[in-house]
Amino acid sequence: MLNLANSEHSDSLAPSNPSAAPPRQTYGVNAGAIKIACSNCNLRELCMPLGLSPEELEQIDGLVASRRRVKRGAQLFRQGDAFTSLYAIRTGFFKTCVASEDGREQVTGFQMAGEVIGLDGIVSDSHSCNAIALEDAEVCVMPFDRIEELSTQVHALQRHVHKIMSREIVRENGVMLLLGSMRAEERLAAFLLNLVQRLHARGFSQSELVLRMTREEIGSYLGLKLETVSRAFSKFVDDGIMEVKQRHVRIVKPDALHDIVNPPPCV
Amino acid sequence: MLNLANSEHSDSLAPSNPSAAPPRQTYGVNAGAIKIACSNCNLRELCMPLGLSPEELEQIDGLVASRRRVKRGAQLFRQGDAFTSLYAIRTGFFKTCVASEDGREQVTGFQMAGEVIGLDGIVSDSHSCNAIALEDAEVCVMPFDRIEELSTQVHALQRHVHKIMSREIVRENGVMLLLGSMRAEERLAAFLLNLVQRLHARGFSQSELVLRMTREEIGSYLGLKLETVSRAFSKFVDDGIMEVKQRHVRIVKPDALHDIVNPPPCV
DNA sequence: CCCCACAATTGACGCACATCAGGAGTGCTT
DNA sequence: AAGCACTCCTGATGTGCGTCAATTGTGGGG
Repeated sequence: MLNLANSEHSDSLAPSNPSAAPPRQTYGVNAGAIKIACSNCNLRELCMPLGLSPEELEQIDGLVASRRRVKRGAQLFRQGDAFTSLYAIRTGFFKTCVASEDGREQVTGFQMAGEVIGLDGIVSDSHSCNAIALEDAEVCVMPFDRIEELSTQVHALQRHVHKIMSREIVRENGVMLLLGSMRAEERLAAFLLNLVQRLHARGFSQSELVLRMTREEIGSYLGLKLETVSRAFSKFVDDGIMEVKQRHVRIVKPDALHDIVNPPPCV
Repeated sequence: MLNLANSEHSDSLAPSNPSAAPPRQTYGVNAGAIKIACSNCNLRELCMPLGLSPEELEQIDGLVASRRRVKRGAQLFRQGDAFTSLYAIRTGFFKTCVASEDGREQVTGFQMAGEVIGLDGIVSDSHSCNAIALEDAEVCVMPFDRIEELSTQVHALQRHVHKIMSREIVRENGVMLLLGSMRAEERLAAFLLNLVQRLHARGFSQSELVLRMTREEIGSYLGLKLETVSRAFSKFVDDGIMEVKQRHVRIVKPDALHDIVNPPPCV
């Protein structure tokens, strides 16, 4: 299986446990008033290591310095910004993208609740990509020097940071395979399967999803033009593989979708 | 500047210091007889953190459990192998590649002396890609549990591991930009510039290089077919940008090559 | 030294996707 | 409710690169 996921092969991933499902949209709740503590966060199993002792859990609670709200369309950080923290997504949906000097842009990933962004900034102490909220979002700000300090004491945290970074490397390897060798419909199929898989791990449906990004952003991620993405969607609908109404997608034949990504051995 | 390098923006990179240049080819030397110690390795500045105290240096020396020779064409590790160690390349040249179930292959990177490979294995305790030597090579085997243990004591090492992983993430972002939005000649130009830059950081020429990989492998990395790579080379030769004789490349107009990657603003 | 497998080049042709263009649907604003 | 900006869809046309094929160049082994 092509690995595009942030969440695949991860031992820290909650096994589609309903209790791990995040609140879908709790904008009404005044999060500022709630105690900032990973120990009673229902996303903990996604973004933090498992199996911590009570005292370790207490230490981990000190990681999140603050929370930050990011409005739809706003940037969490941008290329060139000083790197200080990693961000764990509590609610909302992000895209990360890089731009070349002559203005070309490439979406490098889409991130959802429980995933960590900002890893690109570590190497040069400044971010090399932009992170933009695709819907109103809230993130946990985790200063990186705190992470490094605590890592020396809590072995599971050190492990976890390494795994998160390795997972991102493996994910990008998968995207390279996709961009380098797949055709348009294969790319879109792989993309959609990856999305539902990650959403399913968060307690959402295996067959239905709402895209948070435009056709153009999907195209940028997949190395295609928006028209090509649109046509591929139409093709899938014609073939009865899925129903599409704007950004609402309902996968009718998941097997067919799998077969498109990995063609069965010539039958 | 497009970032394809493992070595860019790295504070651990020796600034084209002649003393940092590795021995070009020392196959005659019996490396087994030489004491395995980073402290007197001339590649240390590339693959290990700088500014260590004498006692820290001594600790670091314990990282390399052994050395391993890998013949041209042989695999250092393969997809599915249990992950135990990271490998620092002492001599030689590697490619890493992933394969999908239906046999499609994608080269995900080329690695040279002083670079570290194996990071893909951390997340799932097994490797997700193959590492193949493109010429006879020797690597330092660094068991990952030792790295993690020592990281808790030597802060600079922890930092360094994080930076190496972040650097790989940023590099892959650059490759995604390349694969997603550049045309054939732009891709090849970016690739060649990246190669000479990394070689130059190791004391080699800025304008001349010997490719260690085939046109097909370059094509796989760049998302192109070998014929397209060949044609792009021919075009560069016709335009007087470089001289090419098989795998020997001599860049005559580096500026022209830069302009191909980042077209000057429409003149 | 010749032979053979492999790597690289070059040309002809075809296709998948980009580009260009028109129009319809959707949601936010006033 | 009307207007507008934005997103999305779909057709026509163009083109960059893939595919197929033939040839030459190169290096290792007997």
